[in-house]
Amino acid sequence: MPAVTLPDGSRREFDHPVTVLDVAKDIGPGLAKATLAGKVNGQLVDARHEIDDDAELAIVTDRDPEGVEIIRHSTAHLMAQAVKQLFPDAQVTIGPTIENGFYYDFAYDRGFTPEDLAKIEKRMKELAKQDLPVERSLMDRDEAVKYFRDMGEAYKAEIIASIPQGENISLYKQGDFVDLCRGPHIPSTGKLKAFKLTKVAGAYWRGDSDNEMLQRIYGTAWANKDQLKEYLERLKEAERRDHRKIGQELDLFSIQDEAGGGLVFWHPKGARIRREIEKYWYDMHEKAGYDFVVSPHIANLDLWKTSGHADFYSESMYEPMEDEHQAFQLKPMNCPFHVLMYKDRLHSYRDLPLRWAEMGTVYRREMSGALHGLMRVRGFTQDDAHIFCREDQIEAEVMAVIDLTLAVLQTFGFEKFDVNLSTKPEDAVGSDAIWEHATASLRSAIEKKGLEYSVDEGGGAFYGPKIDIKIHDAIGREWQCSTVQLDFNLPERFDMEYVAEDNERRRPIMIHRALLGSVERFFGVLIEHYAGHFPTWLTPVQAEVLTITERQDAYAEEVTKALRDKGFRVEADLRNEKIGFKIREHTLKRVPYLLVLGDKEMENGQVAVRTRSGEDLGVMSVEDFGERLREEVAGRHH
RNA sequence: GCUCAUGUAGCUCAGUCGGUAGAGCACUUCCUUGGUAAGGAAGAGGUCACCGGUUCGAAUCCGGUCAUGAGCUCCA
Repeated sequence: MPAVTLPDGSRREFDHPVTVLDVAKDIGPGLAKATLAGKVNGQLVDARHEIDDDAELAIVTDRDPEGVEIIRHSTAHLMAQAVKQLFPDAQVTIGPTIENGFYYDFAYDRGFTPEDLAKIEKRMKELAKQDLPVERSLMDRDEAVKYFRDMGEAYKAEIIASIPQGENISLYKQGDFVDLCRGPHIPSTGKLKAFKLTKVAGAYWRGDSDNEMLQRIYGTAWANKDQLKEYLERLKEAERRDHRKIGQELDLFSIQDEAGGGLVFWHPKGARIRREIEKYWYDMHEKAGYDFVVSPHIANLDLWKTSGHADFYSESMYEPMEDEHQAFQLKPMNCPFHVLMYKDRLHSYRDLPLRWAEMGTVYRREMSGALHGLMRVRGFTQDDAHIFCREDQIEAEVMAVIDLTLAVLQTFGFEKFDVNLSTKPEDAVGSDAIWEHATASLRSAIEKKGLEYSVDEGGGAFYGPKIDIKIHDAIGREWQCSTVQLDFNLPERFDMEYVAEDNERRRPIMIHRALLGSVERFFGVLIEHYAGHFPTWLTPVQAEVLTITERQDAYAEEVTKALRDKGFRVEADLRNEKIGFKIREHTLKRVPYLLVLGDKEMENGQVAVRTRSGEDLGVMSVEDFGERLREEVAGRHH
């Protein structure tokens, strides 16, 4: 007879087999009502799962992450049921949960429209209200194949047919709808109270672009309506911060149809921000012991054959151009150039490490459908650097790269990082010994920095292990910008060497690293992170001088010049407009400081300072304001 | 590249049944000189993405191309 141990260590004994729900009822009616599923000896099961032996049991409710997962999965089923009722010809395929929600793919001869979605959602709500019990049953595999095939569900039958013969298949039934599913599911559809269908899209059967296109419906589902509301609010906030929208409003950049997709035009205001980013970047690299190099944009195709890119990277490279019987390749990467410069002369072990950095603009072929604002483009500038070092220097160099990376990212207001170490994949170049040593060096570097990290076993590139650092932006989204990659391949291919202490020739280790990744993409992330409210050190216009009448024009020019002479980015708005209008306009342009000049200020040689958040800082002398700006900018406050 | 949607003034968008195009903001000029988030008037501005087809007639219907968006795929 089962004795059930609960997470708090308490035991309950029963003289007959009990279901998860029975145990919940035994504890209390409130819990019974909240029960979605159970976790028996660590295994997720349905609420009606029967326990007939001693077991550890945790009741799963919508307060558990697993409970929300189950809600999402069950909502996918609810949607499939609604779709089958409304569109009997649609065939069901798969419907997994994803972050924040779920999707379900249907085979249907046309796409679903937003009106269809509204209808489906309405039917889902009706079905949820009916509180249909969700019942699990088992069926032999072959029987299940036949069952679904007879129903006209060819895709489901195909999925089941790929399950080994002889296994039992679990089916879930709610009302008139039966679906193949591993489960577990909620006990009845009434538990689904907070969901919304969000979008439709095409998706390939089994994710293979050679297969037929299915109709995918995305939805989101939550434990309760408040969470749903909060999530939808987050989506709206992301939309408000969209860098494409803010980029246009603030006149920062554009992408021109006539020039082609994925090619970025930096307008004066955007270019000012970029210059500030770059100035800071050069400054930090100089302090960290880097040298700067500059390489060309095209090079003989043979170089890319030597590097191997012409072979394994050709899909991302533009076609070479011919000239005087030579083929030239537009560069998709900077690394081979730095290698050539290294090889230009013989290096001693005393020279190493060499740290060569370059803001290198590269061009890569991207499928038109993959382009996205500044985040995914065809031409971009990598804040690239290559470190050539000895094997015994790897750890110290990587630690220094991590320090530099975190310092730079923190300056831009990123506080939370996810570090990931990727190890040797199946197909790789280089000996096991060097992989082991290098991976251990990376691991040790991360650990000595006291960073938490995850490991992606086999996730490294074929040429070496790597560390990726993800940042969390102001609304909690993750972006991967920084990467540190070891490379055993290029030094080999280019036969790079240095002369060691014992006068032997040795192969240097090459470390690729980028902190921002792509300047374009990083700029896009920054726009969204700050929602366009760039900190004063970065912002294109730090202060706008606003006159109340034209009597102050000369004084305004004087104030503007005085601040510009101190190195600040200041502009004057002398237009024949009312002060309220000017304030509105420059506030919307997110200028940090508005300097209002009327007769009073002019007489006393002062400025009246208002911030973009609407705060009135009162009147002060031009010198005092300049000092305030200087401090804020020098500290790169965010 | 694939599926679906979209493409009209610098921007945001309307445009009925196929009958040759409209609003607000921005821009120019004039009036107004106004003290902390939109003062008023007038004017200018469009090869309706591009190419082709149907039609007496196309922003509108059809086909293609390009671009953008969402997703898929890809992402050293």
